[in-house]
Parts: sequence; structure tokens; C-alpha cells
Amino acid sequence: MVRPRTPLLSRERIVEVATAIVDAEGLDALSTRRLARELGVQAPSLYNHFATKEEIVDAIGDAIVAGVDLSMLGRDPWPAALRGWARAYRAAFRAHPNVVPFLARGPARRPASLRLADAVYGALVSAGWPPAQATRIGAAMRYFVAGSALGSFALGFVADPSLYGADYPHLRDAHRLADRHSEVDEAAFELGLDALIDGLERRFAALHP
Amino acid sequence: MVRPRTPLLSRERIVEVATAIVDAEGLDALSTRRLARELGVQAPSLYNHFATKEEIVDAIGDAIVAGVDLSMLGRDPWPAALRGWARAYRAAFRAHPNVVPFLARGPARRPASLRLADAVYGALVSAGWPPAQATRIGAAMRYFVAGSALGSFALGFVADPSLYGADYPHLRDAHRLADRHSEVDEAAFELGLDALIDGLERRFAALHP
DNA sequence: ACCTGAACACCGTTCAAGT
DNA sequence: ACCTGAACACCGTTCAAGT
Repeated sequence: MVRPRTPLLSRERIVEVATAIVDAEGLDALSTRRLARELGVQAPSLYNHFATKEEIVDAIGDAIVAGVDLSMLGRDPWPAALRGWARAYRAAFRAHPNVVPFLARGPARRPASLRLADAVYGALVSAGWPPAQATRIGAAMRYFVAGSALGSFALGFVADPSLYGADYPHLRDAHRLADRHSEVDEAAFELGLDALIDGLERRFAALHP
Repeated sequence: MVRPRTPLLSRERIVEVATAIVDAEGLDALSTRRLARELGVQAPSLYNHFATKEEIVDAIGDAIVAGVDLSMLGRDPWPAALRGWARAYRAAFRAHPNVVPFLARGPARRPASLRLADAVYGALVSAGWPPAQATRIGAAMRYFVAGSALGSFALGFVADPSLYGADYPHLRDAHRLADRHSEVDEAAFELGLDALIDGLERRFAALHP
């Protein structure tokens, strides 16, 4: 088949099927041939819509970031806005854990990430933070939230008691973390978020006495 | 050449050369054939020392984590200890920026990471934090530090003024960030670290009135 | 135990050819 | 404009054969 009168592919459909593959089997399972097969097409056809495979992965990540709710940033007081945004961002990536390695692919040249940075920075400046501080806060929040999306802390510990006792005395009970990893990660995220915003509020208060 | 009387390879030498390749040209440049060539050997020889290429990458990351100074954790008061450890961890990964994607490869089953977790947790518990809180603090710190190592925030913005003004009103001056990315990232890291530890100190004070 | 050559089943990408 | 088949230059890994 060549040049059908209505195109077989579109960027949207490619990203959709690619996301499904990555969600189901991980980033490594995404190859151009595999993706093409599931799209009912040959691999080189993809290059009519994306210049490289990397662009496809970027588009997957961008679509996820684009789904992050930003409405609180133009509405709530800045501490609540930061909190709500951080939770939304983390939730978006927890829904696609296999895409997280993409977060490490260097920073954001992608439109959704820029929109997000714009909204966070704008909210902080509107709230009364000096621009230089707003930049730093946006970056610091990104560090924390991206790091928390990066992967489970608790899941790093294997559910095997014999592994730790001997070599790592303080980790004697760490094997229990694996079972409760969701709660542990959730509680750690909330504690860190609270502490971080708490510290920022103190600085804000010192700035506006 | 077969089976030389003294082995051509060792895990140490493989990791050393692999790290050099990744540092110089990035993770994608590391292939078993390329690595073998630089080691003066054929690719299958590597499989006498590592079961998979992934194990080699793990070993690169583990060696970097193993280089992180942990001495302050058994010595300084916990806020200073956390601060010092966070800086050391970040510095270690900034020295090998191309290895950072490895951070996203799921959590730590690697010895150096376990030793690190053990030291951080132990220091917090010794200082008087309840164990459950110590776990959360260790996780929250890992989120922040790993996120900050993940990549420059400032470098995400291209040094081209025309890119932002129109679509992202608040980012009008963001193109200036790229030039000063080191200072911006450094200042953001220090601000976040201060705020985070500040917030934790307040919780600690409430716990030990 | 440790290295080799040959082989297997893949990759991402290019490109001329088709309509 | 958009899809194809053929091809290029790669991959990671296995395995029997060598000493």
C-alpha cells in the first residue's frame, strides 16, 4: 500500500500507541519497528511524522506534562498553589511510571514544560516574591517533585530480611518498606512538601514584615 | 588470543573505561562493542565479568555513589549532617552529568546506595528522630537531591529571547538563565535545601519541646 | 577460567521508488 | 504528501571451541 488517500498515521495516533507500549512494557520495549507494527505500518513511515525516535519519546513526556492541572496557580494563595501543583505533577507521573526515565533526558524544551514553568513563576511573582527568588523557588520545587516522581524510595529495599541485618545495621527493618511502599513514599512526599513550603513561608514573612 | 595467563579484563577496569566513555560522549555512546574495543578485547569477553550491559551501567552508578562522603553523618548535628551530605551527593553527580539518567533506573539495590541509606537513617535516629519519621526524611531528602542532580533547571531555557516573549509572558527574561545556569541552579539548590531543613528543624523542635 | 569467531535476532535511520 | 522495500551500519547476547 502506498500513499492512501487518507493518511494512516498522525502524530497523535503515534504518541497514543507509543504511550500504551511504554506503559505496558517499559521504555526499552519501544522500538520503531514494534511501534510501526502496532500501528499497522512499516517503520520508515514514522519518519514522515517525527524526525527521530527521541522526538516521539519527547512527545510522550510532553503529553503527560500537558495533562498536569495548573489552575490552582492562578487562583490559590502561593503556598496552597505550590502544594496543589506539586501533587498534580507527581500524580501525573505516577500514572506513567515507565516514562519517568524520560524526566532525566535533560530539561524542558517542550511546550508543556514551558507552560508549566511560566505558570509557576508567574504565580510566585504575582504573589509578591522577587523575580530572582521566584526563579529559585520554581527550580527547587522542580527538583523535589521530579525527584519524587523518579522512583519509589521504599521499593529500593527488597522484601528479604536477611539482606540487610548484617551489613547495614540501621536497615534491619528496611525489608518491611517494600510492602508498604505506596504509603511510605506518599508520607515522605507530603512531609518534604510541608517542610519545604514551611521554610519558604518563613522566608516570605521575613520579606514582607 | 585466548585465555592469556593473566586476565586482560577485570570488573574494575571495565567500569573505569565505561565511565570514561559515558563522561566523554554520553550513555548512548556506551555499547558493548565500543567498550570492548577500547579495552582491546572482543565484545563477548565482557560477559565473563558482567551478566548484562545493564549491570555495567549499574556498576558505574554505584562507583559514583560510593565516592560520596558520608563522614559528616556520624559526626555533625543532624541539620548540618543532612546539608553536608546533600551537597556531597549533588557534587558527585555533577561531576558525571551523563550518568544522571541512570538515577532514573529504579531505586537502589546497589551496595553503595544501601550504605548511604543506612548512614542517613542511622544519623537521624541517633539524633532523636522517631524511626518512621527518619525513613520519611531520608526519602524526602533523596527526592530533592536526586531531582537537583537530574539536570539543570536553568539550562532548560534556550538562550534565544525570541522564543518566549510571545507564548509565555512570564518567561520574557528566561533566555538569560542559560548563561548563568550554574549560579542559578546552585542558588536554587541552596534555597531549597535551607527551606527543607528549616522546616524539618521546626518539626524536630515541636517533637522535643 | 577467560577469551574468540560466528551467529541470531534485533536496532534507528536513509533513500529511491511508488502513487 | 505519505507509505513502501531494501539496505546500511549498527546493537546485546549466546555458544561452541580453544587453551
